[in-house]
This record gives sequence, C-alpha cells and structure tokens, in this order.
Amino acid sequence: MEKRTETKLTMAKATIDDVADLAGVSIKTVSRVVNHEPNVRESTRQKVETAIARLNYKPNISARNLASHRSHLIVLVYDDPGAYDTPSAGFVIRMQQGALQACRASNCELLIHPCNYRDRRVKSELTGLIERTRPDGVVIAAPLSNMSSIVNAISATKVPFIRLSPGTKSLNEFSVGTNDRAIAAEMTRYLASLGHKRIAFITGHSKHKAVANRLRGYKDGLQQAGLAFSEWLVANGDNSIRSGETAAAELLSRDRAPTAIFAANDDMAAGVIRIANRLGISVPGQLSVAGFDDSALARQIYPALTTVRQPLSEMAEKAAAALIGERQLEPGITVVEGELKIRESTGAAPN
Amino acid sequence: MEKRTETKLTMAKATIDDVADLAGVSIKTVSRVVNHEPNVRESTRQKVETAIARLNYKPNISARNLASHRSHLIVLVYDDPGAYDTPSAGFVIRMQQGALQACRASNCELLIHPCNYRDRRVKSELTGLIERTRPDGVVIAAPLSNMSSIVNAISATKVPFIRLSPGTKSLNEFSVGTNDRAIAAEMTRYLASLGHKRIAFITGHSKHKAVANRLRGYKDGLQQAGLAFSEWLVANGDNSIRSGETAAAELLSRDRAPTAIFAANDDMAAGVIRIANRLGISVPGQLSVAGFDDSALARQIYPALTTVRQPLSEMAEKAAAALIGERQLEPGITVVEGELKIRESTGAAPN
DNA sequence: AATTGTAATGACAGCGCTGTCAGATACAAT
DNA sequence: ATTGTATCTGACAGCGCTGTCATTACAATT
Repeated sequence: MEKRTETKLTMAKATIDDVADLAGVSIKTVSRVVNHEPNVRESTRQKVETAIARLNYKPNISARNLASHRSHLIVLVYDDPGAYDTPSAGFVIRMQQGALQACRASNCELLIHPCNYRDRRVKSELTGLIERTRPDGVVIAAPLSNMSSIVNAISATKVPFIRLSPGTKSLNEFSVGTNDRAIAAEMTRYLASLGHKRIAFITGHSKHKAVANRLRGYKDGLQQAGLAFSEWLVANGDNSIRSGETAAAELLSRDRAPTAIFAANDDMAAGVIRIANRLGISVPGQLSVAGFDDSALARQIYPALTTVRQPLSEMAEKAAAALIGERQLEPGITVVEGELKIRESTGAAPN
Repeated sequence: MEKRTETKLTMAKATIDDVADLAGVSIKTVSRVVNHEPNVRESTRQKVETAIARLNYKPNISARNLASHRSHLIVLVYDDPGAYDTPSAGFVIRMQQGALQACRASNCELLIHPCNYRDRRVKSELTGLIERTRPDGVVIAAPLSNMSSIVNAISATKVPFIRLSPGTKSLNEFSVGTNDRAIAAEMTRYLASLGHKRIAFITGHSKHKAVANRLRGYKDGLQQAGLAFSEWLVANGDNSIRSGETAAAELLSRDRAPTAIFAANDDMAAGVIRIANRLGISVPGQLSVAGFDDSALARQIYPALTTVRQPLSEMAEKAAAALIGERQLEPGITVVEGELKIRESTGAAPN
C-alpha cells in the first residue's frame, strides 16, 4: 500500500502483489478470488475485490498461462464464407457468438481462424497455428469437420478438439451436431399437415454429411404422414442458389408438379422461389417452399422463408465449454435440437 | 541430450533448455537464433537450428511474452459485415490477409475482433479485450476508425493503435488510407475519355469519410476533363444495393439522362445495373457503370463491374507492421495507392 | 477443556523465456 | 608478442502468476 499513493495516471500496471498488499492478504488468496476458487471467506473476498477495483487490476495473461500450463485460448476453425462469397456469413457469426459466450464465462480468449478448405496449405497452417499457440482446445466447424485429412492433422497435435458435425465413428472423439434427420422429418410432416400430398425434396452438396441426413428425415416424414416416397419427387442440388433454380425448374415442369418443395438448405430454397416468381407461380398460394439453416437470406427474401433454425450458437458454446472443462460431454456425438421457423413461404395446399 | 533418447511420441514438449543442451550452447544463444538476433556465428546458428528441428522445438509463447513484456499480439478490429449480411466480406478477408502477413513475419499472432458498431457495448467490449490481452497494437478498420468515441476509448487504453482511415487531425496519431480522391478523379477522367459527357455520381453513406472524398475526386475529374459539374448529376445513396437502385432510377428517369454512372461503392453500382436491366437499358451499350472497392460482388455480377481496387491488404499490412515495430510510419496519414480495374460495365458513350 | 475435523490462508518453488551485463574469443593493427 | 576493437557467448535474475503443501483459524464434538 506504500507506493500506491501515486496518481492512477502515472501508475504502472498493478500486479497481483499490489492487490495483495492493499487487501492485506497473500497473493495466493488474490489468485483464488480472481479465479473463483472455493474456500475463501466472504469477508476476505470482499476486501480483495475492493482492492482489485481500486487498482484496476487485470491479471497478466501470459504469467497466468505460463504458471498454469494452459493457454486459456480456444481456437475456432471454420471455412471462411467470405472467401467465396456465399451468403451464409451469419452461420459463422452465430458460431462465434456461442464460442465467445463459453470463453467469456471462463476467462478464455477465442482465436478465430477462418481458412479455405480448398487450399492445400490448410493442414500445415492449422497445425502450425495449434503448435504455436497451444490452445486448450479446437472447435472445428463443417465442412472442415467432415474432412478426415484435416481432422487427422489436428488430432496429431494432441490438442483436444471437438467437431461441429453430425457424427463420429470413433467413441474416443467428440462432436456436437443437430438432429438433422428428426427435424427434417418434422418439417415434412408440417408440410403434409397443410394438406400437401406431393412434397418434393432438393438434395444438397455431397460433402456435407448433415445435408444427407436431411434427405433421410424427409423420407421418414413422408412415411410418418402416410405419404408415399417416390424418386420422382427428388431433385439434386449442390447447396447453391443456382442449383436450387435448376432443380425447381425441373420439378415444376413435370405434370402433376409438387405443391410443396423442401430444399436441403436456404440458398437452394431461395432459388426455388426465384424460379416460381419467374414462372408466375405464387408462393405460398400455389407452391409452398421450405428451406434449412435459417440463414440471413431466409429473412431477406420475399416471401420470408419457412426454414429450420440450427442451434449453431448453442452447439459452438457446448463444444467450447467442454474444451475449457466447464462442461462434460458424452463421448461420441452430442445432439442439440433444431427448431422449425414457420414464416411466409409455406401455406395450405391449393385445391 | 540425456533423456532425449525417448521416442518422439512419448517425449514432452521440448523447452529451450533441451535445445541448448542438444546444441551444446547456452539458452541465451538459442534465444538469439530463434529471434533472429544479430551476433551469432554462422556455425553456431546451424548447430542450434539443427537441434531445434530435431526436437521440433516451438517456443512457449506465454513464457516469451512474460519475459519480454510484450504480448506479440495484434488486434484487428472491424465492423462485421456478416452481422448485417452485406456482401462485402471480401473486404475483411483482404485486411486479415495483410495483417496476417505482417504478423507471420514477426512471430506475432493476430486476434481478429469483429464487432457491431451499432451496439452500445462495443466500447467496453473493446477496452475490455485490450486490457485483458494487452496487445502490441490495435488496427482499427472503417467505419469504426471514423467514430471518435470508439477511437477515444481505444486511445485511453494507451495501447498503440493505427486507423485504417482516410485522415487524422492530430499528428500524434497514425492512420493508413487510400488516395480516394485522386483515384476517383482518375476513374472520372477515364469515363470522360470514353466519350461520356453526362457522368453522374451516387454518393455513399455519410459515416464513411473515405466515401465523401470520392465525391470530391469525382468533381476534380470532371474539371480535369473539361466537363461541367452540376448538382443535377449527383444522387444520394447510403452504400446499400437498394439505395443504388433508388438513386439510379431517379437519375435515369430524367430527360437527358446520364450515359455513365459512377457509384461511390460497388454495392450501389450493382443496384444501378439491376435497375438498368429492369428498364431495358443495356450496360455498357447505353449506360456505363463504375463502382468503388472491388468487392467480391464486382466480379460476380453481369456485366462484371469496372471499379477501383483498394489496396486493403497492403494497408493492413503496413499498419500491423508499424505496430509490431518492423516498419516506421510517418505521423499522420500514410497513403497507399488504389488501382483502376477496368472490366465489362464501362464502354464507349452511345452516339 | 481437550480433541478432532474441516475450511481458510500463506510460503515458496518454479513455469520457460528474455534482458542485462560481464566475460570470452577473434582478428586486425601495431 | 601486444594491444585494441568488434564480435560473440553465457550466467543469472526475474517477468507475474499458479500449484503444492504446510499451517492456521474456527467450529463441532467429546
């Protein structure tokens, strides 16, 4: 408490020793308070907290990390949509938000690492980053999380990682995913409940495993609603708006065309709506359209898209929290449930 | 070199002591080699580097930071386009690339921090981040760099920062910008050189100072080309595609409509092209359109947009390098020159 | 009042590195 | 051989914190 009479402006950054002096306790006790460790008497905690506030003390991250053998860093790795101009940046934001939330709760920092999965150097880029920063854990988003060469490279660093992905073979690994299949079935049943008999489906890109599960869910849903499945009702897309257009044009040109189209992602659903507009088919009057993802696009287009909201933020939060050690996860896959977002693009089937 | 006979798999992470032992030098010498310090004999350097490679030694960042009183961290702060679904994510990517390049060159890490300038909590979010991580420097991108309350908050942390922005009043500050005005004049002259006599301009969002400079450049260009300026040729936009549409509709509805439209950013230029399509005006046959930014959109739309490429990557690199201490910057503003990207949307004036 | 058990606190070593400064070595010029 | 000078190298302290373990305080029990 001696030299602490200097003005705040000229005073050097306070250390844990300064706080301990001011509070009249040992540095270890300050450490306990700062890290929310148990076994500190309430009155002591108060004293320490007052001292911390008075000195505007912020723990030195490097010192903490060095002493604790942890980096208090979580790395979030994802394929950067910005790099290829897909409209799904909201995707990334939601993951970041979730991961950040988990980090903030535990004094960790988030190192976000957008990268290009098509780049041959990604693997060394990632292992380099991991070896340099030695994060407490790595969260890997799709589609990187579905690419075994990348996952293996990360696995080789021995740093714990969790994949945001629909599945894992090995039970030594962890992943967090959505119930794509069940929720796709639910959407299908919802469409059936509106009176639709001919509900078509547009498949997505083959790299995304989650997207394949949506097709299965669609089939489940048809069956549950007592509707027959037919190859005739399925068209193939690749997740792009354009492929949605092509697929829709094909489906709608058939006689006995579908009255509802469920696309495996929002971009393709947007393509369906564009084609419907061009063909003079009203949505949802003559055609109901549903998507999947609840991307930003879903709310921008007219009519606003009925879709499935993936709990991306929760997923990332669960994963980050588990890596930090705040939360325990079952080995294998942890499922976080999605949610139907009923908006304007779906309605009763035409007579 | 004693316990280093274990297999690589079971061996714990090598420390600087291990390397020193293996190479038969002191740890200080290893440190010199790792940090590219001068005054190390070539043969010694070789020995050390061999040892480093053999042990796959990676310096412990926390230890280094603690001892050197530096965090070896650069924070890049920008408004997150993903959060509001503008198509300008490429912007961010390019800045990141530049900053990353400077960081890689000096053993630094980049903490990228997207945030929402509309959120009231940004200031405390930023100061909190800075006080926690104590980065070596902060790079602030537009429009955050033009918002004095945010800049002041960052400035108060006493951590060095550089703004990516067209200007600074104070000579105690640093900023890196483009020659918006001169290059906008150049674009205008280019349009004039194609024979256009009525060249219109669509202004951008008032928050962006850089954008205001483009209007001045446009006026300069007209004058240099011997063309008269008229208020009548200027329409106001707010950087969005929609505002570009509105402005274009207005400009094109006038009699003696312009034969060329120069928009202060690419998004608005894209809006112009959409309206032209709707009105059946061919681009560039009847109307030439130019943008500014060279955003991803510029290459996606048809016809591909003639625009100005901002050297964002270079700008960010210069800024980051200066903060790291690799490069010296003049106080005040440092200008990095932009470049005309002539593509398909501009052509000879109609007869 | 003595004993025991548990909660609260502190002393101290040491995490892996860099900065400082003193000491060793090399090589040129006497 | 000697000195001077520039170049190279190492010993050592200490950055600010946490983990371990010993110690103390206090309540509960006999």
